[in-house]
Order: sequence, then C-alpha cells, then structure tokens
Amino acid sequence: MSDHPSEPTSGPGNPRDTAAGASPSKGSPPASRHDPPQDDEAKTKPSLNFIEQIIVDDLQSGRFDRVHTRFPPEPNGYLHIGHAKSIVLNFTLAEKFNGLCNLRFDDTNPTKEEEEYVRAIKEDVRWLGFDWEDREFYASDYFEQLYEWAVLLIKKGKAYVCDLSPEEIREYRGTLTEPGKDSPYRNRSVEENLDLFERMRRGEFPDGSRTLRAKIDMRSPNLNLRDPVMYRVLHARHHRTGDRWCIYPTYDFTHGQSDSIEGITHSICTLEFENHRPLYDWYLDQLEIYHPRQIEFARLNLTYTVMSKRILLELVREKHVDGWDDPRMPTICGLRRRGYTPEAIRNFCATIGVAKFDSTIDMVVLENAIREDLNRRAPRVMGVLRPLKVVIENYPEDRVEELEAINNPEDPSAGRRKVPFSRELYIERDDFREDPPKKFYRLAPGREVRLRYAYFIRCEQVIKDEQTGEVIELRCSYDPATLGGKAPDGRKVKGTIHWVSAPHALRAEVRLYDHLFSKPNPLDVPDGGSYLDYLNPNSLEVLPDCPVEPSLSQAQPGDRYQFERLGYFCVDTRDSAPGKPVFNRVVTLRDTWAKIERQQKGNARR
RNA sequence: UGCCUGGUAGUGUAACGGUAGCACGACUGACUCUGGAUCAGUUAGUCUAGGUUCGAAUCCUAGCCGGGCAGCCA
Repeated sequence: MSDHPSEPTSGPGNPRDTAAGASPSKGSPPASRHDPPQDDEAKTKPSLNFIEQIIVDDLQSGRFDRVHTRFPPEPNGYLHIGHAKSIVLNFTLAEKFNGLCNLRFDDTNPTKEEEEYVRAIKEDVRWLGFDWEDREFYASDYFEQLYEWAVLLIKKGKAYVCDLSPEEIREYRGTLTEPGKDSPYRNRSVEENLDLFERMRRGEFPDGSRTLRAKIDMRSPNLNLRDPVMYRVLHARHHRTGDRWCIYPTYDFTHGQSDSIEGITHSICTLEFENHRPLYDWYLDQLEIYHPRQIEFARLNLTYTVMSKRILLELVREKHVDGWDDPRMPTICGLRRRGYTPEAIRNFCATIGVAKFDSTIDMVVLENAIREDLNRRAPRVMGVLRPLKVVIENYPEDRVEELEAINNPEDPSAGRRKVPFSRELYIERDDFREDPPKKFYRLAPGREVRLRYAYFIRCEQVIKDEQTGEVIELRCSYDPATLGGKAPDGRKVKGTIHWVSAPHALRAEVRLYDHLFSKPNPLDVPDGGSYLDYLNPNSLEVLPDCPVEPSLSQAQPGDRYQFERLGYFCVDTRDSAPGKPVFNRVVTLRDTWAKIERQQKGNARR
C-alpha cells in the first residue's frame, strides 16, 4: 500500500512527545517530511468528495502537513458492507494523500467484545486488500494513559466521582428541551475525588455504584456536555487486558484521545457522532493535547437488507440465517462466501461516493458491481438448474462429440475447452413453452433453436406425464449441417439455449439466493410489527441435483463461474465436496426476457 | 418545545458566484451462437418564498421537509 518513506508512527504506550507540548487549539501535529499532496492532481481531477476537499484545504492552509487516518471498529460483531465503505474511505484517503491508515480496535466495553471478532475483522480488512502494516492498535493499550488523564482532570477540578445510580443520572440529565441539574456530588474536593477514583480502580465498589464524570455544564443544550460519564465500574474480564481493570473508560472519553495519541490528522466517522465532537474537543482542550480534525459522513444504507450490528446479531442468534457468513448476509464474510470479490466491493464503495446526506443505495448497484467484475474474469460454463430431458431422435445412440466452447468471450486468453454432446441432453425447463407467448424465442412445438456451440434442434414431440400432464421429455430432431451453430442455407434462429449432455453430466447442488428481506426498507415497520415480518421466505432456494458440464469436476472451493444465460456462481467454501460441488448463486445475469414477460403480465392485468 | 445537521433527475453524486454534468435505473435502437456483454440515443433535477448581484444550486433572510441526540453502548 505504501511505497513512501515510513511515517514516524506513535505506538501504544508511546504517545508522541510533541503531543503534550503542542498548542492545544492549533493542534500542530508532529512534523513529518511528507511531500504535500499534489496540487495538480487536485486541480486536474476536479471531482473531489467533500472530505478530500477539506483535506486539500487543510494541507494548503497548513493546518496539517500530512494525512493520517484510521479505521476504528469495535470488536463486537462482524464487519458488514457499511464498514467496507468506511474502510475503503479511510485507507484510500491515506493512499491518495500519501499518508497512512491505522487499524484500531475501540475495545472499551469488555462485556460485548471478543477475540473472535478481532480475528474476523482483521481477516476481512485484509481480504478487502488493505494493509495497516505494523499499525495495529487497541484503545485498551491506552487504558493506563487514559487513567492518568482522568486523574489530571480531577486535579484540575474538571472531573468528579458521582454516586448517583444510573436511573438518577438519567433523571438529573434533564430532557431534550429542559436543562439538567447538578449532581449533589459535583462539588466534592479534589482530594476526595482522587481517593474515590483510586478506590474505584482498586475494586472497592460494585458495578454501577459510582462513576467518574466530567464537570462541564448540566444546562448545555448539547446533552453530551451534561457532565458525561468518563469511567464506569465494570467487574468484567477484558479480552486483552484480562482482569487488570475493573473500571473502564467510556467510548467518549477514549476515542478522541486515542486519535490524538496516534497522531491522526483526520478522524473520519459517521454522522451520529457529530454531537459528540464538542465533547471530544473539550477533553482534548482540557488535556492540552494534539487535536485531530473530525469529519462526519453519512453511513451506508442498502435496500432489502439491514446494516445494524444488533439486528445482524439477532438474525444469527435466532437462526434466521445460517451464521455470520450466510451468503444472504450483508457481512463482508457473507458476501465473500456468496462469491463477491474484493475488487467489486471496492468499486462499489468508489461509485456510491460519500456525503453528509442520509441516503439509501439501491441493491442493484451492489449487484451491478459484481456483475461488472465477474463478466470480465469468470469463465463460462453450462449448467442446467431445472432440467428437462431432450432426446434427439435422429442422433446416433452411441455417438459422442467433443465440441469446442469458448471459456470467456471477454478474455481471449482464457482459451477454449471441450464439452461432450450426445443424443440425450438436459435443457432448462424455462427454455421450453408448449404455448409460447409473443417474443418468446426459445423452444416450442415445431420450433427450432440453436444449442450453444452445437446444432439447431427442432421440437417434434412433447411427452407428458399421464397423471399430471407435466411435460417430462421433448423429442427433437437435429440438423447435422448446423454444427457450430450456422446453417449453410442461411436460415436463422432467434434463440440460443444452453444444455448439458445427460450421460456426462456432473451433479451439483445449487443454492439460489434472493434478498434477505422482501421490503426495500425492512426497518420501516408499523406499530407492533417487526422487521422479522419482512424476512423474505424465498431468500434461499436449494436445488439439490443439477446437471452441470463435466469440466466442473475440477472446480475448487471459492472458484467463480458464469453459468451461461443464468448468472454467476461460486463454489461454496464450507459445504462443497469433491465430486459433489455446491454452488452459490452470486447474482443473476441481466434477464431481458424476464423483464419482457413481467411487462406482458402487467399489461394483461390492466 | 432545545441543540446539531442536511435537502440537486427515480436512486446516488458533481458543479468552489458564470452553459446544471456524471453514474446507475427506465425507455429506444444497433450488434450478438449467452434475451449476457458491448455500442449509440432518449427521458428526467436545484425544497419554498423573498433578497443581494450583470449573473445564485452556490451568498443572505424567513419558512417547509428529513436525519441525529435524553446508555454507566459504540
């Protein structure tokens, strides 16, 4: 990622020495020898997003002379596509301006965080293609420093130990429209506060009995400034610090200082922290340490899914999906298992842009991103999802031809392969209609179509199940002169369909996915309802036994293919077995016929 | 009723006081051994009302509408 001279980074326990001495208001950052960003690039490339614009301005004005960002997840769940937006933003911002981006875990709540999430988050960020080098940090590494800073604020008379219960704190806080009132413990002496806070650390008090609070302003119109809690008593084992602590700093007392310690220049975060910025600034000012600049952007929303970690957790715990990596989940690992590529996700993040306006991206934009990527790189194969048997009556019983097929028309270097052809084939049920509607170009009684890479065939006879009337087999004839798909007499066929030779077919399980939710915004529920009411009952369809061309016996877990005319499919990394592959449908191909059919039905109804 | 914040085609996103552009979608058409891909074209927008200005999406004022905030979550 970075081929430039490495930045003198600060590590945990090694706060920049310049930090404490820096003028707090200007927050003059530690010097670095980086070239300022290329102004010409900024000018020749006029379309900067608003964050890039701010950075360019900061660099020009001299507020900063380098760019250092960070991606700060809490390890309390798996990353989702919304996090991808933030990851891509932070890492590419650093890249564009020749700077650095840290990975920092904001692990200040031991009751919700786990080592497993840390592992998974690192895997996902790496998979997306980003490298934080040796800059893997943890807010928990700063606990001792944070404690000292808390003591400093007590000594300055800017923090106090409060004995109010959680309920009382809420009552004293006031409401959105009414001011709060001072805690009765607000004016304890510095000595008493110091003593109490130390004893909090020593574990003398039970959970929830006392807090350390900043002494700011109980009448502030910004509720975050009404004496916010800095430390709470929590006798919980932390995944990294073990039992070393029984008091933990709140996120608000941690985040800004962590960015400061790491010498972050631009702290990119989501909109809901806008109201917290004055508080972060207050801490930084009181502590007289280096100021990063916080910039808020709108988080990603996508139609037909949810981005809330809480809800995602619920879907997993209540088994509405098959784990965090269920291919229907918007998680990075879910998308990965589904068959999405990192490139597609990064392109997606690049195209959706970044702004302060709360917006919802249509799921088709994500789908288009993977289509575009896989169209370029996925080898084509033939597979039949819902087989209908075809017997070519004038084709010799024991004859087998090896026909040549193109692996990827978008990429000549992908080469060609042989596909066996014989008298008995499977075609897609959808490719036959006994009573074809207008504009249906495929097979019907008496009609001729082309079998891809093979011959023209004509449907001579339809065989049905006597009981049910269901079409079970087609009797066809082929024209030997049309091998390769062209008729010497110049006659044309409108349709080309895919097929698999029945005796040669490999059998595969295919999993068809659709939106997890049936409603564009599943969170938009009437009173008494739940997003669960909108879970799409058809989000997964399993086809256990699909004939696919024999070359697929070589497919490895994670391999992606285009099943011609159907969509892109990825060999499942969990359930696929040699000789019995399992394919996940990543996304369908654009389906013009389906659209026409929908319109026809729509018109009929009118 | 408080504070913060935002509003540009259907959906996103540019335009930095000087011709409202781009992408996706939708709709046409061309091409095609994938009804895929590709190519060409059409469609449609500055929340409202005032003001400043030769000129306003951009600056000012008022209004309207949306989002966030009352965890010892992040």
